Amino acid sequence: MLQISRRADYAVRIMLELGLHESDEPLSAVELTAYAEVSKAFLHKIVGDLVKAGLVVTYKGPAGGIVLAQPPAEISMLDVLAAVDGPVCLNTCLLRPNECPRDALCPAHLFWGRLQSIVMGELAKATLDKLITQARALKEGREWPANNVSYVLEKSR
Amino acid sequence: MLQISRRADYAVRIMLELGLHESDEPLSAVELTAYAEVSKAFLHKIVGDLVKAGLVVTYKGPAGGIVLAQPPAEISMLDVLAAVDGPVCLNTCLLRPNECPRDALCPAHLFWGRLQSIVMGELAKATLDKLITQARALKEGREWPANNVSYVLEKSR
DNA sequence: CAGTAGTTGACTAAATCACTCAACAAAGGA
DNA sequence: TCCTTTGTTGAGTGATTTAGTCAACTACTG
Repeated sequence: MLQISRRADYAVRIMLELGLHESDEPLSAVELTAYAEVSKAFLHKIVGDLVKAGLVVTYKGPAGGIVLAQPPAEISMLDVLAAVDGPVCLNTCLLRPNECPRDALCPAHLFWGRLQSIVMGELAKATLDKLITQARALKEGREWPANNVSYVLEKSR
Repeated sequence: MLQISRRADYAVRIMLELGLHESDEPLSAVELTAYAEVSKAFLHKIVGDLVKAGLVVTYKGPAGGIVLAQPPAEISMLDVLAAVDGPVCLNTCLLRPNECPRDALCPAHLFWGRLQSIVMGELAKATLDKLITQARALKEGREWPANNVSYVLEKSR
């Protein structure tokens, strides 16, 4: 169905909440589970992936918790997705360049490649600081241009 | 991993080959399997979906086979994907508007929605006749601008 | 050293995917 | 009317993935 995984959804929520967290103290997993609506055990799985990707750091012991490892402006949704979902790869034939025997002769191949570069570009442009700004605006009740975007599921014919 | 299904890949190949088929006679499933590199039984499954979606029509009996049901200019990759893979829905919370309780308050939701509309737009723009033109150009050995697009999988840091 | 908090590996139930198989239905020619 | 050719369909299957859970563990702090 061309869908991101639940892990990726949770990961974005987690990163966003960490970015919105003002204090210098780490945010505990317990607080995060409440916001992200995910079980503690599963949250730790996801956080583990984010740690491996260098997106967050964690502290053990009392007053421990989770903190962003980089400034929000340097973290993109592409990083987050790659950390928990693996690389964006619209079609198996795009996994490695020149691996598919059809390759350059296959117009479908070219199409998937082009679409993939567009998706990856959008994901890379979407940095955490932009989402944070947007989140703050939403909280204050301000309108946001992106609100007007319509994503139609059924085809209009 | 954010990937289309094998079915969708095959479906695009099938549609493309049908579009490239010059004659008015239907193309038989046997010929299609050779091109799309898919078993006859599985091909029929996929063709069945395409028939239901009104994208192709089939004829039984000797000299039977498969034909496009619409002019290539009116068939987009979005149609093909929807026929075999179901709707494009990047995140479960986008399945139906206003169903997700987080909805307008959730900046992640807005982000996924925006990305989805971009993806769907690109899929809708990619009509079969464009792919056919491109395929003919590739066969003739002409260069095609889209060839130069790079889709990077690893993040360059 | 007791309590808090994150870490890890093993496990699992359910779903999905990518098919196959086999019986069937329709069309057309001899 | 058969017979052959071709498409149709539903049931089934093995492999893989997903979305978790559980429990034992490690590390830090006071």
